[in-house]
Amino acid sequence: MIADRSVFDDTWSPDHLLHRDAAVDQLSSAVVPSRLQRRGQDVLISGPPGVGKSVLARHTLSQLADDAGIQWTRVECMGQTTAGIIREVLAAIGPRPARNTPREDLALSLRERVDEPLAVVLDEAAEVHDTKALERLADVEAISLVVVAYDADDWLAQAPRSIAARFHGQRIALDRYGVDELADILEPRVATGLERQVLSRQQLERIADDVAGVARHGIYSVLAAAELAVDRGHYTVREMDVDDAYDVAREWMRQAALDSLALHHHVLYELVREAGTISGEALHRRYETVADGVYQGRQRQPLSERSQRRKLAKLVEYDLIEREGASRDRSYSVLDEAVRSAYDLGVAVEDPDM
DNA sequence: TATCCACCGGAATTTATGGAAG
DNA sequence: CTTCCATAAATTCCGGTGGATA
Repeated sequence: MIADRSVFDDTWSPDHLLHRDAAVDQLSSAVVPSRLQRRGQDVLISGPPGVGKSVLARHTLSQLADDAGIQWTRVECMGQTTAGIIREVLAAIGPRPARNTPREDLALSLRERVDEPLAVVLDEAAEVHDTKALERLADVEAISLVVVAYDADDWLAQAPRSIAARFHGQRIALDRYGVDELADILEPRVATGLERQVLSRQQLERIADDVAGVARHGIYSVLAAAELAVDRGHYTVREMDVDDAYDVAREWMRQAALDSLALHHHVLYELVREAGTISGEALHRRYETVADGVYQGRQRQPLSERSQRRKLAKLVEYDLIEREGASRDRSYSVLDEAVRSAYDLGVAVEDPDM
């Protein structure tokens, strides 16, 4: 049933981006420097999660790299520091700079070494505002910026005025796909990733509708439906397989997020999951009691309460747990009980009355 | 209602780690 | 090898906040 799983990866992109022609054209003509300019124009790509902002940038720029020799690189800004972002850009055009190179030296060598036009894609760029990276990159004459953010106005409002002005007239707003559009996008993946005819066009349209035009969720749901069908011994994907696919797909997305985090996050996540819903206060107490056992024989040491709250904030940001109330009213709960830590933490309650 | 107390999260500070220079 | 100094992670400090208590 499943012929090629890689087709469903985030990094896979088809030969031609469907229903994004206008966006591809606009981005292409902006990024290519004209004869008079030292760099391409800056572009701001905005839109809700899962509609293909990053895919648009990656697809268009790698095509321009092939066709027009455009130099480009992409930087994931989430959780990055100023130095981290600049170091990524430097690594893309030459040797990776030493980890302890001073911030200012990094900015300096960036100005020296980028001597031909370079397009820098800043992904998840909301986070870039916590740093000075934007100013440093904007300082380099040959660098043009392709910013990927959720809300264009919000992002521009937080950017320094001189930099916001550079995006004037160069904005691409992507919206959720329509049902037909998203079904069109799923179709080639079914054609190459699955064996023939196991999923009908009607089923694709139904999936497209149910995921409300969010491409990533739709793509994972197709794979999940096929997997469920295999498990259940079906020869083709049935309605019941599709019914159950959405939750599985969402679970995969969350599981991947949890897997990418460190031990501390896993300990806290498991404590919340085991409790169902737990107050901030009780969570700190539980952590205190289990900490000795859990960290026994591991590299890491238990965290202070403040640091625990930092890790919890990260778990919320990653859509793994939910946080309600302020101050002493605070409570936490997990969003999907089926998502579990791969660590063997032995965090389970010994005393059910607690 | 007034007051108290413990949690929350921002900011400042300390600690851990590792590459480079002497 | 030792010293120096950079970043990132963790801790300390503290004013703000809201439930609990009288």
